[in-house]
Amino acid sequence: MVGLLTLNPFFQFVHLNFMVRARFAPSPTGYLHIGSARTFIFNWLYVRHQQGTMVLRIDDTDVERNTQASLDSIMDGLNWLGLGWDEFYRQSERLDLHRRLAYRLLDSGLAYRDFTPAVAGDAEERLHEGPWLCNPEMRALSKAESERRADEGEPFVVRFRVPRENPREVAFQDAVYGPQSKSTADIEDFALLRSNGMPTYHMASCADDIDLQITHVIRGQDHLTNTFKHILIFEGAGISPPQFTHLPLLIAPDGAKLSKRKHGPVVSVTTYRDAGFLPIGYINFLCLLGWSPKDNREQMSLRDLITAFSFDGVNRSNAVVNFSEEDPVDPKALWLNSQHLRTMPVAELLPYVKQTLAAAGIAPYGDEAHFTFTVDTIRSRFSTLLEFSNRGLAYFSDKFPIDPASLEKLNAPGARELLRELGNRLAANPEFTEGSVEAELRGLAAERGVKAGILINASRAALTGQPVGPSAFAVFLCIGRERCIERLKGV
RNA sequence: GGCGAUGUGGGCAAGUGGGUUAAGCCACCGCUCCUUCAAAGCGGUCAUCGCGGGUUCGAAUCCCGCCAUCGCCA
Repeated sequence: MVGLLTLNPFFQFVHLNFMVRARFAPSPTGYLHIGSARTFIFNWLYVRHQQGTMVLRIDDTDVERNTQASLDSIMDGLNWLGLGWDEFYRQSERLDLHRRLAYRLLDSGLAYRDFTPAVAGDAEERLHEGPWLCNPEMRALSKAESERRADEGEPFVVRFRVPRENPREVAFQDAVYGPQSKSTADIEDFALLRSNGMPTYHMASCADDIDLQITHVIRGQDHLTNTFKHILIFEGAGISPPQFTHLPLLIAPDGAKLSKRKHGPVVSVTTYRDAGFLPIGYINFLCLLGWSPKDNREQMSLRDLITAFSFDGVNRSNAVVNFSEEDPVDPKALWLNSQHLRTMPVAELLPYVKQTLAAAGIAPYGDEAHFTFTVDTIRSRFSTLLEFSNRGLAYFSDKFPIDPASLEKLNAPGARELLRELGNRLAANPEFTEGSVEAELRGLAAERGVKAGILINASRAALTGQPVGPSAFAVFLCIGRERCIERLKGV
């Protein structure tokens, strides 16, 4: 039966033969950057889609710039996203591995020692004169001479010997950007080992990718041109390179690359977390920056994303993250978050709300069922978690502020007296349902010849301190009988 | 400077082996509903598809040139 071929188990079998191993490799030099978060998410989505293995590798070989605080912050951000990973490594614990490969390349003649002393500002000047490719003198050093000077303790950098006499094209097929190629004549003899013996980014990254048997390298487009060098290393090591996929960059409204220095904390995932975002809201938003399911879907669950994700849907142009001085949050991100907040299974939302309330020092009253009912009722007009502890305060606590705009409703002629009377009547009626409350309220309004709306809106104001909110009768139930009576009588 | 890439409304983004009124979402405006505010539904504003040529009956899609922007040169 042909139909069998479309059954999932068949594909699972196929995938076992091409076990995907992808890695996310942040450097701990700051907090988790929004672009890094997206790169991680795309890696993760691809891996989960292919039922492969997600490797988290901390690229911490740059001891000068790495800090523990930064690592903590990155792990914090990653943990908040809640996606997880399968394997964990730290490059700083694998330096021998990197050096071993560098020396193997040196021994085989694919790399050489460069004893040229580093001069500050040299590189800057070079750029104006054209590309620096190599120092022919150092390239030509005999093996014996090179060994001798090294033995004498003269500092050196190990450089890759890029084919120069007979240039050739280095080519690869990028899953997003298509066929890429570059002549070795345009690639400089890049460093593998610094003069202090530390591996460079290129060396450490490739050595680890080889050792960890990474099959897919998915990273920002800012690494696209580095890839040619990496392929040279892979080839030099006798390993066939992984599949490379580059992602368009996230940029600021001014068109510049999002940078911590220039754009401040908006580039940190903690900005969204602290703004009351749900991880899925943020993830969903990030996915739609540079990727599209092509079928008009916007709000998607994690499962939807895993199923739909593919590199075919990734576009090639950089995407602007829309933010301003006044508002660090992209409006579409806010909308997406509100969609998730309002439609996800309420049981999944509860832990987030509890955490938000706890962080604000609020211990909600009532039992679990009541709490669930309240959250479910008020979330329909909230966009972020933060709103549960500010606009929604009166639903969980007896201490809440009175919004000036709600005063207007309370100050309607005769409103306060009516509210107190309503309180009396609720106290006299043991029944407390939406129906009974509505009957009492409308009955009172009719009796006094006032429009029910006056009393309805004033009630909401008295009960919640807010001029706006859910249907007033639902509000009564959220607040609870005793508290309603108390608050109405206290106006 | 060299090399690598990108350019569809304010933002995201479909559509690129030619033919559509150039989707959809966010934002913005209006209407409906109504118990306030949302939501939802409906409608609207916003695009000579970076610019200029060319091929063609016909180009966002193909060709050439230019411009702009971004990235890398550990």
